[in-house]
Amino acid sequence: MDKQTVILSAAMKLFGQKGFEGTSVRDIASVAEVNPAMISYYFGSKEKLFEKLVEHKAAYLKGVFEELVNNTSLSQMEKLTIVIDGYIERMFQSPQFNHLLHRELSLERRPQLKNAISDILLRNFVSVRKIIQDGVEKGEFKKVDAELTIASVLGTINHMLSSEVMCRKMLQKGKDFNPFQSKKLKERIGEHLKQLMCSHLLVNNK
Amino acid sequence: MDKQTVILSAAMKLFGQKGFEGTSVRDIASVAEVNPAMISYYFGSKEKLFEKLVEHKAAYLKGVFEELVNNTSLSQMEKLTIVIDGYIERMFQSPQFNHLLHRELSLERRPQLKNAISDILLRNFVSVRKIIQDGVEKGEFKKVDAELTIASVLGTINHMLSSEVMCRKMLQKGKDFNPFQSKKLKERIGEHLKQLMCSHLLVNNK
DNA sequence: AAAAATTAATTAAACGTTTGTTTAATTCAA
DNA sequence: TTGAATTAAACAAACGTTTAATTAATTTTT
Repeated sequence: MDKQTVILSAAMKLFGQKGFEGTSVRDIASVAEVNPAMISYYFGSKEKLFEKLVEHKAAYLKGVFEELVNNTSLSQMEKLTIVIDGYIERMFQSPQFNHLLHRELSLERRPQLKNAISDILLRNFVSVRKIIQDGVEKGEFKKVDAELTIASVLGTINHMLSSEVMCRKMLQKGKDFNPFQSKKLKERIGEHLKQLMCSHLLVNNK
Repeated sequence: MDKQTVILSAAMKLFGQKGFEGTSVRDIASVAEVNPAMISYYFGSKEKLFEKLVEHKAAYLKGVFEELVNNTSLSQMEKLTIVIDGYIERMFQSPQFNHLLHRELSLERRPQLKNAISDILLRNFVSVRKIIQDGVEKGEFKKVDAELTIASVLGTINHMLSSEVMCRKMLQKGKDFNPFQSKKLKERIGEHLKQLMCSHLLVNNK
């Protein structure tokens, strides 16, 4: 792994844990085991490192649902199920990145970066909305509020996993329970969301 | 308004906008129009001011649903509707405080404060869970995952309102659209959540 | 009620750290 | 031998906090 990637990884970890302003360049350099000056040398500044980080990581989640929309061999609910599992999988794989994105969005700072982040998130959003809208048009889904339906799916996952402490307390778990390593929780969230979406969306649902 | 309250208000505004580490003591003092030294004088430190702020503001949302749980003249769905409207109302009234709480929870800093915050949030959580569980026992509700159902309600609201920029983009609104002053959006979220909960929870729902 | 004494509030300035970044020297690789 | 990589040191600026002096308010004493 080359030095720039090591720095990006360290920054990812620390920004996720302590936030951007809560993390010092020296912190990052220490975790990455490089000289603090290397961050300016490679990225120009701490803020540009942040931008590079978002850009770099965002590649993984860019347009992953795009092809799914035009798939004709799956029902709309089957597509939505894939979307749900996809979001859950991503959240469990790198929760820190999700925390970072949403935290940055909720701050009134770095509007340019906020814009970039929301554009990235929006791309998947548009795909999923198309899936729901198609379902409604085909008569497979009820006439629902597509935008808010997506907010419910994503919101549930984020709300459940935005804080380990809170998650443990909500689920009445002990200190040894680690949400992000719990396969059970992962399945539980998926199960809930699929049930929720079935009763919310399907027309022939009793 | 006495000086301490002015400082608390300024801190509330700035912590909400820029985060705790992103706000300097001098920023707060400037907005509150007091000498920076007054913050140490009154609160001891910036961090203790933060704790005081949470404690102070939390009083407003402590146990507001407690009496609702034991109300016998309302159906469980009627209670839940009140809960939903209550959460929405609170979120529209002081979104900054909600942002602040959830941002702090998602950070790995100040574990003591995180604990205090989650305890505050948990109190309402327990009330609402009781409402759902009672509904299930009475046969009014389906056998659902109570904890995750609450996460869906709160998560939807938070996800929709955690960022003005993102909200605008999701709803395809122009720059003049202010989510937090939009009565229409408020009603739309309420409408969506009630429909969502009806189809998710009610047994006799076709 | 006036004066004196005491406490509280407020200030500008300075404190020592830590911040992000730059410099200039040095090592490494091509 | 040239250019990139790496370093320790230093930079000015900003940070949270403290100090010491002054003003304002309150209480006590006359």
